[in-house]
Amino acid sequence: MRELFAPLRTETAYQQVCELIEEKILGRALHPGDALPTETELARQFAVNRSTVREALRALESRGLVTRAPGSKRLRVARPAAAAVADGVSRALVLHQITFLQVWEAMMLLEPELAALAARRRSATQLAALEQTALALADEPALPAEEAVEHTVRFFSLLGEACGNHALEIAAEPLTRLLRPTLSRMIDEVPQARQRIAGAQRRLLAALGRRDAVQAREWMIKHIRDFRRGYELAGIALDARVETAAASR
Amino acid sequence: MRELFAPLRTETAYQQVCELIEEKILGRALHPGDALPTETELARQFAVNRSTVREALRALESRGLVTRAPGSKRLRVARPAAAAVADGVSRALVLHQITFLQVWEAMMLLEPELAALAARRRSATQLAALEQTALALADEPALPAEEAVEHTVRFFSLLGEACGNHALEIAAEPLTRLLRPTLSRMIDEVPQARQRIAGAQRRLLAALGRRDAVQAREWMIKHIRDFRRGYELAGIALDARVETAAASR
DNA sequence: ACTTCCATTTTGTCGGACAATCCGACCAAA
DNA sequence: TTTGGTCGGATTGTCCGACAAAATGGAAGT
Repeated sequence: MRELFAPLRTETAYQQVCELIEEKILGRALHPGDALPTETELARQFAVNRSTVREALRALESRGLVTRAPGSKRLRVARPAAAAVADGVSRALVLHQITFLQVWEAMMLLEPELAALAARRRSATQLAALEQTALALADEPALPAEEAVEHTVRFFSLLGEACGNHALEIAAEPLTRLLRPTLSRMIDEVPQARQRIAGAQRRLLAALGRRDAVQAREWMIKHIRDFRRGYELAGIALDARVETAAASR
Repeated sequence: MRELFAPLRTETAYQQVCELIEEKILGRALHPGDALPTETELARQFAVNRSTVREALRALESRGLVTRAPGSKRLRVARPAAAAVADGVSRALVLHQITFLQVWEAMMLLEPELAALAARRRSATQLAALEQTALALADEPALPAEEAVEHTVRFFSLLGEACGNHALEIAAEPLTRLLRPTLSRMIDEVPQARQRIAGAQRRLLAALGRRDAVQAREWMIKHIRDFRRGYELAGIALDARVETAAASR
């Protein structure tokens, strides 16, 4: 069954440069925060043109492996932030024509357990951050839909952080992100949505405060169920493709 | 609480080019499979230099939004393959110093439900593909560890496809990918590992064939538990950081 | 219809160039 | 000692032009 020869892949120079640097980063020869050599220096070391190095750097940048501190020139090694990774995943999901129903199903599976874990493991500061976000939503009943969505999404992100498992956090992040565009519509059309969300968050927080995993799970289930009901009330088709903010711009 | 000024962000030319093209893709103005204009043409339209366009293209390429067909020059619009996305996620997880235990916890949460869904939704061809992969592992008791790992990982990937939910598929894919390096060691050190894996796969397949979601879930739970036991037997520390293949090269 | 061959296009890489701006150091004033 | 100003060098972003290798498209031949 196995062929004599595998298709040989000739790598272009910028791909090699990219991979070599990536290996150094993943192999921890370069630590997050370290400054990369300058482009000219890299060009010298690899014995290629600076343009070639730049192309490699743009690829690495796009993977979140190197970033530049805001208002700085030099590139530094970074560990991809959850947000950056989530961007990539949600782009993919959009192009794969994910429906809201699929996102919902995945959230229904992940978030309750994630909430249960968070109940056990959350730190005091994480709880405080969650409370602050929830308050921002609950205190202002007339918040513009966009901002209400931001707070809702942020609540999920913080919960992800609090669950103490980066793998789960990063798996869950893209899902809430995909809710953003449609959630905004839903909140606009369903008057009671804000209160329902705020209410669920309050109960969830109470459970998290008591480190009550069972109740946290329960309330998250109800919370997620509510989303679906909200969508149905708003007349948003559940099998409609989710979009990104970028695409609707 | 809010500051008067937000940090202003000036976008460089290549970032703008990158974003503009990305928007067209995500907004479905460009469909997967479509050929992108040539670099010179893009440079003309954006009124920038070709080098600038190239940097943008490298970024898009790295995001999996455009790829080049093997042995072809022209870039085509693509939807990021699950594998490409998973690469990004697993890179991130490695740099976030994920432990095997966290990966295991996440898998324990996702995979059983994923198996249950697959039992309900798998197509005949998907089942056949799964069976083929399982056979490849079961038939050759003396397979090199590397290949046994490939088959094991592939089995999970196929199961992801079969679950009928791209969101879950893409969430689960990076996890199994992270098993690869250590799994290889485990299979080498624990003689009965191959049989345990093959056995679990066989039972799982039987359940999938009968569309028995409950049994599928059960066997998957046992399967995942087995992994942990295997690691313990092999003396691999559960809180050791997972690595990538690239990093260990 | 199927190959074969050639001219054209396109990409990958190179060299060099220049303005903008970031960095660090040095110095002056409060 | 801290704050603010100035200055030169280093680095990046962008441009221009060039060329070999490879892919593409089409014409020509069978």
